[in-house]
Amino acid sequence: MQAHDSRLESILDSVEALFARDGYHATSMRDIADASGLSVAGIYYYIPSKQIALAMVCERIFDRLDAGVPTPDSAATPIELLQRFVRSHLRYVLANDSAYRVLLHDMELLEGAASERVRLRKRNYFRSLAHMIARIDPAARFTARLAAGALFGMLNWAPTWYRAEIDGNCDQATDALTSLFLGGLLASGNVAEALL
Amino acid sequence: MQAHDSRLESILDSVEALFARDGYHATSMRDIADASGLSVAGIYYYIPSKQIALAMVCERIFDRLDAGVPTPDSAATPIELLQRFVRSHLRYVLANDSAYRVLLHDMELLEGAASERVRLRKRNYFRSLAHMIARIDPAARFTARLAAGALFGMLNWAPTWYRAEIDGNCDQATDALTSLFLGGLLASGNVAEALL
DNA sequence: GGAGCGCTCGAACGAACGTTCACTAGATTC
DNA sequence: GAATCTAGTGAACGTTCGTTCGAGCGCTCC
Repeated sequence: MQAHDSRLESILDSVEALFARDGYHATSMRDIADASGLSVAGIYYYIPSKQIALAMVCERIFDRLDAGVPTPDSAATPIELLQRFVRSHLRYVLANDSAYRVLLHDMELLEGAASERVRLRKRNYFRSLAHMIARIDPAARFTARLAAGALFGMLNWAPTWYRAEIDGNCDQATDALTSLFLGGLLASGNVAEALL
Repeated sequence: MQAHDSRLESILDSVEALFARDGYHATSMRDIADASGLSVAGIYYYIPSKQIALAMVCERIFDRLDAGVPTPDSAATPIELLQRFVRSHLRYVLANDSAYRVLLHDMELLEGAASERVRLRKRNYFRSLAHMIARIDPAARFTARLAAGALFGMLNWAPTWYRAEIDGNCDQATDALTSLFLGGLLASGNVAEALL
């Protein structure tokens, strides 16, 4: 039972890395078998199908993302909560390149019930950030929906350009992006609009 | 000659739509033939291979993106130039969902010389925005590199959440995102950092 | 009226795909 | 020690893949 589970986890590690590198469709069950040190048929002892392998990998990723969502405690200010969320999210996507790429490229290839389930988790994750933002912005120059979309864009795009040796370590990038976002969110309105 | 070229263009329209909807690997030459009203063999009269079809589609997309990059004229302020760039870019990615999806998902599947060429065009496009930003920010709280990455993230992520009936028309979204970005870029520093 | 050309086709190629099958060596249970 | 279960295998299934080939159109030019 325990041996079975840890073996499954290591297979999913391989699957995640292969899907990230080559994409879902360009990864064959032979590739997965080779990377896992099993025969092709042996893989099917642990995973019923390639589709379900993708579903398992996606669920794992959201398990880890959700674990980073800060729970509102009475001591923390809304801005502190946002800062924690950004730090957790950015750390994950920058440190787990495979997961980021599966999420970006392959998640939408899910079908059926698994697709619905993962899509719901994605929406909930998005909303948890939107709620934090709504609690911050007093003047509400922007809808929380738009602001959350913009912030997620800044964060999820980071892996495409970020390089630690140029842009500083992950926490420095977090601080910069958070400051850029909050500066825009809380700017008194006339600061930017007068210039347009 | 002319008939040949317009036929090729219409085939590339089909290819772009199919790659966008199903992805490069899940699109077969049979699919392309059906969508183009030709036989499979007939497609190869216009396109030497599936790989080159992808390269052609990517080049077309950058032709259109580049056409929207504003040329600096003496009358326009740096902020006006940025505004024009953002408007042009966002209009394109929101109105051309197929192109956006090919760019996001399939461009990286290019191989060989075509890959290098397209990658270079992407980098140049990124740099044209970074240069505009560098000319705006006087205090330089952020590197132009980070600011351009953040802005591109905001814009390129928009197709994943933007819906005209909720978020207003494309120009309204442009104004909101530009204002959010410029507000953060030009914020006096202590506005946001005092809160962290 | 035949030669050449631009364009299109059906048929086929070998290779790779996801999945299933019958089977086995070893451990566990009764 | 017979029966059952776990973990794994090699071989094969039918299908689809990207690509190629030879041939057949309708057209223009000599």
